[in-house]
Amino acid sequence: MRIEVPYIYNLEHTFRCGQAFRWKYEKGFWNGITNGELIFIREVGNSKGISKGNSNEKTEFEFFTYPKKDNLSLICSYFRLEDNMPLILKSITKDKTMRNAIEKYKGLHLLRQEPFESLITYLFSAQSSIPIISRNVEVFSQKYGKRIEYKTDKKMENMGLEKYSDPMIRYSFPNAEDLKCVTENELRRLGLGFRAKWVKNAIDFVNSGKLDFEELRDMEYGKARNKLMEVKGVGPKIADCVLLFSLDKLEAFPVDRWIKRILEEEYFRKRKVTDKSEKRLADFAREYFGKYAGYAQEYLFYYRRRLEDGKKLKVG
DNA sequence: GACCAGGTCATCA
DNA sequence: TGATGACATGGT
Repeated sequence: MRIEVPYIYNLEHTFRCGQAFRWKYEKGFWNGITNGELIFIREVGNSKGISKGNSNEKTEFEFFTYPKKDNLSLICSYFRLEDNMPLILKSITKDKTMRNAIEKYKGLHLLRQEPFESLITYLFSAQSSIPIISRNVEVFSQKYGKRIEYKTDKKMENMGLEKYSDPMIRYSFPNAEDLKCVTENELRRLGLGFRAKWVKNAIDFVNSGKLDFEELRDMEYGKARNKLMEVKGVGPKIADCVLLFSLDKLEAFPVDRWIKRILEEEYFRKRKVTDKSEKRLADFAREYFGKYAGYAQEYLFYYRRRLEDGKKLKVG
């Protein structure tokens, strides 16, 4: 099935920028799982799945969902196709740094992920690294999630997806109910380290009904943030990630070590600001970038990370 | 083998 | 309130 959006939407930047950890590019399509559905998607006219300069200010997607066919409402929701990107980008472009980041990674878009998955995934992220987080999320899903097996059918072949020699097997991210019997030691054995107790605690918190994500979605940002921070292991940064990536709080501005770095380099070096605490930085950013600060955060994060990758390549 | 990684918590001034 | 070290593990 096809759908068109009236602006540039770049899947590579969107999946690689660090907000989601489980998308893979294989045989002509990106594939990933959300809400128990396997999604295959690509930009029409971009069969290599990598970004390219595109002067055309619109994007056409071709997608396929399984087991439910042509699940358009899932696609619209997960990919946040209701976001008014021209307006959002205009509103966060306050300076040269943002302009550069947007110019370079145009098409980077926020996703609407599942809240429970975001909560657990970002607990994994504490003092870890993106490759290890990705690995942890995949291993965790394989152990506790539902197996989804997909064999290429005629329709997919007609769409240009190469035939998979074996059925493709992926695993959904487990829900809290699936995890109610998991022990802390079991989680430690997956390599989660000191995060195991937090994850176990978060699972119990959700299962006990103390944390209702749909209530959080309807709450005002600050209240929802405080509520999330009642979970042990969830501090300001992880709370902001969950709010931004899964609960529609686009003003959330997670401050991690990379964001701290770029804010100090580009926004605070020339200004006489002595208080550079994470709280001060987040408060500044929400006020400065406004109600779509979260979009600014993701562009800045990706921009700064890629800058570092570039440095490493030069040195090596 | 030291150092670092999408942080958070407990402790102490 | 604000600074400091501990927390596990894996990659470079």
